[in-house]
Amino acid sequence: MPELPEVQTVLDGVVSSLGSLRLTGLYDLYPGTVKGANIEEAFPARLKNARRRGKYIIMELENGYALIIHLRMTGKLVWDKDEGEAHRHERAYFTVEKGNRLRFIDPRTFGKITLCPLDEVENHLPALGAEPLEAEFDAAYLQERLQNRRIPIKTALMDQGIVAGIGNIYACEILYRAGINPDAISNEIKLAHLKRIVAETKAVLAEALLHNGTSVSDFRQVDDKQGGFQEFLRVYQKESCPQGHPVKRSKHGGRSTFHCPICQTKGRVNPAK
DNA sequence: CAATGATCCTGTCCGC
DNA sequence: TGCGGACAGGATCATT
Repeated sequence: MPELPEVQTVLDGVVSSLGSLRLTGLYDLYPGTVKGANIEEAFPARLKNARRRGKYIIMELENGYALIIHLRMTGKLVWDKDEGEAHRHERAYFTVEKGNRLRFIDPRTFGKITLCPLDEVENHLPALGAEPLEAEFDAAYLQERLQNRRIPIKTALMDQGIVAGIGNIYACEILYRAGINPDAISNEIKLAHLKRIVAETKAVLAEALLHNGTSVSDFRQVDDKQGGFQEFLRVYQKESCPQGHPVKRSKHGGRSTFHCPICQTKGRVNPAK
C-alpha cells in the first residue's frame, strides 16, 4: 500500500528513469483511469518539475500541463521498453522517447492519472493537511487540528486532511514507537505525547525513505525492486512486538490495526476498558 | 460540521 | 480440486 515513503520512492524512480527524455503520449487501457481533456495537446513534453503532495505524485510538464498520479492501493509505475504485450493489469501507459514506456499497472483499478493545466493542480487535489516531514508538522499543529475532534488517534493519523501521506502501515508503526494506544481519543492526548507522535512520525518516515519504502504485499519500485523497510516493522502484521509481547489486532475505519497492549499504554485518560 | 459505514475492485488465502 | 467467503485498503460518498 503506497504511503509517503513508497510514493516518494516511485517519484524518484520516475524522475531518474525519465531524465530529459520527452513523454510522447498517454494511453488509457482501462476506461476511467486517465482523466482530463486535451490529452493530445499535452504531448510531447519534458518534465519541468516533479513533486509529491501527500500520496499524490505531481509531474509538472514544461508546456503548462501537469499530471497528477495517485497509486491508491495497488498502483505501480514500471519503466519498460516500448514493445511487447501489455501487462495483465496494465491500466494506462506513457510512451517515452528512445523506445521507452512507463506502464501504470494496477490490479484493483482504483488508481488514477489526471491531466490538467499547471495552474489548476490545486483544484484537483483534496484539502490536505501538513506534510509530515516538513517543519510545519509539529505538536502545536497537531494539537490545533485535533482539538475539536474526538476520534481514535490512529484514525486521525490516517486522515489526509490532518496530516498527508500516512496510511495504515505507518500509522501502526508510529504509534508503537511512540508508545501510544491507537484508541487514545485525539483531543485528550497530552502535548508531551503529541510531541512523541510527531517525533516518531518523522523518524519512521525518514527511515522508511532510506530503505525505499515497505514491500509487504506487492509494492515495487519503478525498476521492479522491492523496498526494504518491511525488515524493520515492529507490529504491522506481526505476532509479537520486539519485546516479545503478543500483538493485538483490531479495526479502525475498516483497516486492520496492530498494536501491543503492554507497550502502548499512553494517551488514554481512562486506560481502563 | 463531525463521525461512522458502505463502496469501489480483484487477487489471495482459508476452510470445507 | 473447487467453491464460497473473508480480507486487503485510500479516498469518496451517503447516512446519522
